[in-house]
Amino acid sequence: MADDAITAQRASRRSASTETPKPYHHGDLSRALVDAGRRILETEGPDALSLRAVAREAGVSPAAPYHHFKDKGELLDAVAAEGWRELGDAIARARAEAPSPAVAVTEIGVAYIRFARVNPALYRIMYRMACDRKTMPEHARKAEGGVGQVAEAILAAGAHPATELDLQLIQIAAWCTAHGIAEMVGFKEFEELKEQLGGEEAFVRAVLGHVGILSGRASEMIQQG
Amino acid sequence: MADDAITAQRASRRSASTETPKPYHHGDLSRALVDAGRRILETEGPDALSLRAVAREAGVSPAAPYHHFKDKGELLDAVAAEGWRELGDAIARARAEAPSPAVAVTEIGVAYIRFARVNPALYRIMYRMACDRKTMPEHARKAEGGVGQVAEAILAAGAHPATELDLQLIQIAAWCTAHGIAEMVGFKEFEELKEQLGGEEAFVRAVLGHVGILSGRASEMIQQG
DNA sequence: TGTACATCAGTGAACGCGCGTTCACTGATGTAC
DNA sequence: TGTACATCAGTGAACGCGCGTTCACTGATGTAC
Repeated sequence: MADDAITAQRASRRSASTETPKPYHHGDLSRALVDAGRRILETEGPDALSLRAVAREAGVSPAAPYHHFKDKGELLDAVAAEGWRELGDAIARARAEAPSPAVAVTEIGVAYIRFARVNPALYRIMYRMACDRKTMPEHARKAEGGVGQVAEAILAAGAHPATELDLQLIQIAAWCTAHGIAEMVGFKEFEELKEQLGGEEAFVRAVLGHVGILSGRASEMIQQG
Repeated sequence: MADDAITAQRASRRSASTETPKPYHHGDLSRALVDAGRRILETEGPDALSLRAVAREAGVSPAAPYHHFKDKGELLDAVAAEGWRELGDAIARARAEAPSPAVAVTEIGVAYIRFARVNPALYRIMYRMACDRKTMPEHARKAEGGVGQVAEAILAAGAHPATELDLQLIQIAAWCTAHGIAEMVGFKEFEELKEQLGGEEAFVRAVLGHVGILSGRASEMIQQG
C-alpha cells in the first residue's frame, strides 16, 4: 500500500508535477542532481562541486549520475545552463517591469548584478565555464537569453546607432561592465561606500550611473562615439 | 673545481644577479618556484597550478617548497602578488607614455586589458584569489599599484568631480569595466568583429570608446552625473 | 488479469590518480675559535 | 688558514584523502501475449 502510493507519486511526478517533498531516487534524478549541485554551490562554493559531492547530496551512489549524464562535465553544464536560463529570465523580467524604456537598460544592469549577488557561486561557475570555453553558452547569446535583450532595450530607449557595429559595441561594453561590477560588488573595500549611499543596490546604481551606457544615456554615447 | 664554480655562482646570484641559465637548487629557490608557477600557469592553465606541479617544474622534491612557503596558499599568493605588481607597472608605464593626460585614462584601460591577454592564466588566478578573499591585494589598492592611478589620471585629464564620492565611483566603474573586458575579450563570438575593426587592440579601443569613462570623456560624465 | 521477460535505474566495491603535507634523513653552507 | 660544529636547504618515502570512472550486480518498472 505504501509502495502503491510511492509508485503513484512517481508516475504523477513524471507526467505533471505536484509532489510531496522527497520523492527522489526514482522519479527524476537528473533534476534532483542539478538541484543538489546548486545546493552544494551555495553552501560550499564552486570548488566543492564534484560529481561525488553532488551524488552524496542527492542521496545516491557515486555511480548513479552516469545514468543521466555522460560525465562530470555534462552535469556541470546542466547546472550552469540552468543558471543562464534564470539570468535570462531575470533580465527579461526587469525589462518588462521597467517604468519606461528609457530606464530599461539600467534596470537590466541592476537585475544582472542582483542575480550574480544572490547566486554568487553559481554565477562564478557559469563564468568560469564560459571563460574555459572562450564563449558564452548558446542560450545566453540568443535574444531571449540575455545579450540580445540589451540591444533591443537600447533601441527601444530611443537610441539611433549610426551603424549595426555601434550597436554591437555598446552591447558588448554594457555586458562587460555588468560582469565586472557583478564580480566586484562584494569586495570589502566598498562596504563603507555602500553604507554612505544607503545600501548595496544604491551603490550599484551609482556606479552604473557613472558608466554612461548603463545610465540611460545610451543615445548620447552613440551620437558622440 | 666545478664545485667551486657553482658555489661562486650561487653566492653571486644571492647578491646581484647576472647568471647562467640553471643555477637553481641552491641559490634562490623561492624565486625559481614562483617562476615555475608562472610557467605552469601559461602552459597548463590555472587548474594545473598545484604545489607538487610547481616543485616538479622547478626540478625539486615536493617537500622542498616548504622551506620557503608556509603552505600552498602562500606560494600561490607570491605568484599572484608578482602579477599585481607587474600589472601596476604596466599601468604606470601606460600613463607615463600617454601622449597627453587627456588620453591617459584610455591608455590605462588598454594596458590593463593587454596585460590580462598576455598573461591570461595569471590574470585568472589573480582575480580568482581576489574574489575568494572578497578584496583586492593590498598592493593593487594603493596609488602606485593600480586603482589609485586611475583616480590620479582622471584628475590630471582635467575632470573636476563635484565630490570625492564622484571620483571614487568613476574609479570603481572604470576598474570594473576594464576587468569585464579583460575577461571577455578572448571570446570567440567577437572574432568577426575584431577582424572588421583591424585587430584585437582596435576592438578593445572601440569598446572602451563606447563606455564613456574610459573614452577620455570623464569630465562629461562627472558634470552630467 | 496474470505471467514471462527485457529494460531501466539504481548499488557498492574497486581502480588508479594526483594532491597537500609530514617525517626522518643528509649533505652542503656558514660560523667560531 | 684549519678544524669542529650548528644550521640551513634540500631529499625521498610515506600518510590519508577525495576525486572521476568502471564494473558486475540487482531489484524495480514497463511490455507483450
